[in-house]
Amino acid sequence: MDGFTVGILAKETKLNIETIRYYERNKLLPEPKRTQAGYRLYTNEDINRLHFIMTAKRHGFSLKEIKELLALRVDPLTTCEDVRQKATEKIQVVEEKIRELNQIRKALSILVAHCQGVGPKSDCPILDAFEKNR
Amino acid sequence: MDGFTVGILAKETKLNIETIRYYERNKLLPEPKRTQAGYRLYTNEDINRLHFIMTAKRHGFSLKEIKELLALRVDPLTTCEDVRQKATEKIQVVEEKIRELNQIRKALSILVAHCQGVGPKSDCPILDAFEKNR
DNA sequence: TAATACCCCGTACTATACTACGGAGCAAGA
DNA sequence: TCTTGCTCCGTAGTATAGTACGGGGTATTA
Repeated sequence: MDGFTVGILAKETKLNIETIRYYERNKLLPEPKRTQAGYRLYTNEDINRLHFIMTAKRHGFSLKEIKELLALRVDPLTTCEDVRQKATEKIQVVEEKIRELNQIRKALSILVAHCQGVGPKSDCPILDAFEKNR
Repeated sequence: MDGFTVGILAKETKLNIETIRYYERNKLLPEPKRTQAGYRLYTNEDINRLHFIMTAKRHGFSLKEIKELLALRVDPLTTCEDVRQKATEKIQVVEEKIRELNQIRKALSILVAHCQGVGPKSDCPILDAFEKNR
């Protein structure tokens, strides 16, 4: 009713308990409420936050960068213009990532197309996707 | 005419020389030809390969995974069907990454849109993108 | 009211991916 | 030819991101 323990959070997110504590120490998770005995109490908000962290990590963002992304909301001292500015920067980064991934996908598709027949493959177009745009 | 040294390669790719040697030790780069004196001699092929590695790294692929991607071409024992199979798997991974990045971009766009006015921001939709698809 | 399972904390260990160091040989221009 | 700069190699050190441990308290259930 008023939150759940770190064990539940760990199960829910499939993260190690130690990892959750590590994120807290490193300010990726806010310090949670505690029971009288000192047990941490988490909410669904924390689950979302951890999912966000995991997703961003899969895309090659470092924890430091993820902290920046998350900071786009929590600091009450930053102005709207600040947030707009930083968010716009991040959009550039994300869009560049999408462009690159599309190239990788294209290269892989060509690879698959070239390998429709049976027998040993000839050569691989996977590197070609990056020959032009250096 | 027949290749260039590791220093040139490092300058070309903006990588540390030690990093290039590290990649060679870890089989991400093939062992290059050598001069009589033992100096490594690289080709444009190696530049492409390093660009591929750097790009994949930016997308959160580990060196081990990158090695797998690169192995889609170099092993002459794998059959075409093998390659097709593995490449198709990788396409799934890449497409999932693209989907997730689009969600992040969308969330950031909403953030920017919400911050058109002046004054302190209200709340942040950046986490919302991941509330539904858990 | 035990026993089992969970949580607390600080500290130490590990894996991955570099990055630096240092002594020696090689190469090119002054 | 000498000096400066590059390269060689093995080994050691660093940053990041966890992961494990262990001694202790707390909660649950048999």
